[in-house]
Amino acid sequence: MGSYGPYVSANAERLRDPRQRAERATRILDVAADLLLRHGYRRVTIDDVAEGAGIGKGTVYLHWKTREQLFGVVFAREVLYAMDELRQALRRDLEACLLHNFARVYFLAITDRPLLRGFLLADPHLLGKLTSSPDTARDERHGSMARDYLNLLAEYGLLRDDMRADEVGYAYQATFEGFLRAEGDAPAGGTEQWADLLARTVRRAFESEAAIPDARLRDLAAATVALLSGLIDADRAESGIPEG
Amino acid sequence: MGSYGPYVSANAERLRDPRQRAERATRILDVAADLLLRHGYRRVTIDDVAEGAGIGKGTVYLHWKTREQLFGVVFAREVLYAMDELRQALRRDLEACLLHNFARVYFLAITDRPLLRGFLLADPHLLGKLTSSPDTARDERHGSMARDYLNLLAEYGLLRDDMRADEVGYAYQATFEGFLRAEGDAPAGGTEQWADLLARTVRRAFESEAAIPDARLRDLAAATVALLSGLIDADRAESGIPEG
DNA sequence: TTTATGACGTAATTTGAAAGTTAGTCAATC
DNA sequence: GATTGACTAACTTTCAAATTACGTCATAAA
Repeated sequence: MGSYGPYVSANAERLRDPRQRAERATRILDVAADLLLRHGYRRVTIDDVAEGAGIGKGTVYLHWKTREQLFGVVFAREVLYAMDELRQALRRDLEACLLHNFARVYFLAITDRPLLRGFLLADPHLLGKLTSSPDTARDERHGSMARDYLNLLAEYGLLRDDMRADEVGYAYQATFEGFLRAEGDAPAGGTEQWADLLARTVRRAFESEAAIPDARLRDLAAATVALLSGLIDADRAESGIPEG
Repeated sequence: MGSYGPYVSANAERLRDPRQRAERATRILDVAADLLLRHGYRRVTIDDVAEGAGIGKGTVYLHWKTREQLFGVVFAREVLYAMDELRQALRRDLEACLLHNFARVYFLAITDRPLLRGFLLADPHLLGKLTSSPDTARDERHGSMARDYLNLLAEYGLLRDDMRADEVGYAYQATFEGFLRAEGDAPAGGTEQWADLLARTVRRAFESEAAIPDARLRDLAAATVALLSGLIDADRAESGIPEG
């Protein structure tokens, strides 16, 4: 079924202190992420995670139904971190909502996170079976958000007008993933420069040259943040992750 | 060591009819390609290939030193086919030497060849260990040809002037491979349309809007064909493949 | 009474040895 | 001189025993 919902037992519902519970969940996820990164999907056992978190194994199962779901949430949280970073950038700098800046920031947010990079590049060492069990509901949401965002850009006249918004979407994604894959064995010059090259490519390939007035930009940035926040909240709710 | 040179035994040198020899090599490669496509790298044995070609197993080893080299040449030949198709297009249509048309034609030449697609996407089912044993000499040649071609485009004023030629090269390659990867689970509409989207993306992202006079275009096309022919000949020589 | 645990049953994985294949060779054949 | 296929060593597959790890749940702790 592919949904990484939090396992809330009949008992857990009546937990006295939800805050402690959330803290423990976070600790478990932290340990799992660390072990996952250091040893890879196959070599990390639930016993390892429990020991690392200083709790009994049964306690882990009070939070998630299966090992796979636990690890699924680890990755879901990485995605949330990246999206949160993106949102912060959008709040800091209005121009971050322009597609090429969006691409640059998101690209760096991903490459800065080894687990996430492995996840998106479908590294079987880090991913295990998660590769083959995508979360359809989440994918749907993310696709929908991407469409909404691009339509927004189109409405603001910021996309080239000889390509439909959905075409830009597909082409943008292919380009983005191409750069992501190439980053590993990239040319000299750091990731920063590679992200910059991506940004310049995206700008020329998909954006119009129209200038946008400050007021409109502010509206657009706000709308983009709203869109992103909706997605973040939905993902958080689905995976039961409390904090960023 | 990664060079798929033809194995020419002391005996083979003195073969009476080199033409028959070449024909047999081609037949072996044809059979190998067919089996490779139908059964995958792991399931194809040299005995299968020999039987399919109607010869003894030892005869296969008169042509190539190892199984891996034989299969390496199968893929090398696929690349040659694609490059030859590209060259034909360049001869047919002068404008094919513009980067975006170049991309479109080459893209389709690749996606039309399942073995080649599998090769470039590093499909382990079709590739086996070949994935990890790249032919350094050939890679070098291809990289060099790519640089030469882009420098040529730059000299003719056909590349955007706010990106260095080598940057265009890296970005172009990342984009191209991104589209190639995405083609598998692409949106509705055939491969043709996907190639067209790639072409439009490449055009906007990397090309200048300068028009080029017919005479100059002819020169450029000729130079491009020359470049490509040099590469084709070098590859042919290295892998000992006789015909297209 | 609610929460946490780790021993336990079962299912999956690993191991290792034996059986089966196959790559590459070369003495025999054409 | 050119070709072959029986041959050997190396690799792969098989299969059962041994080990490991998941997920449960009776029990302990709070």
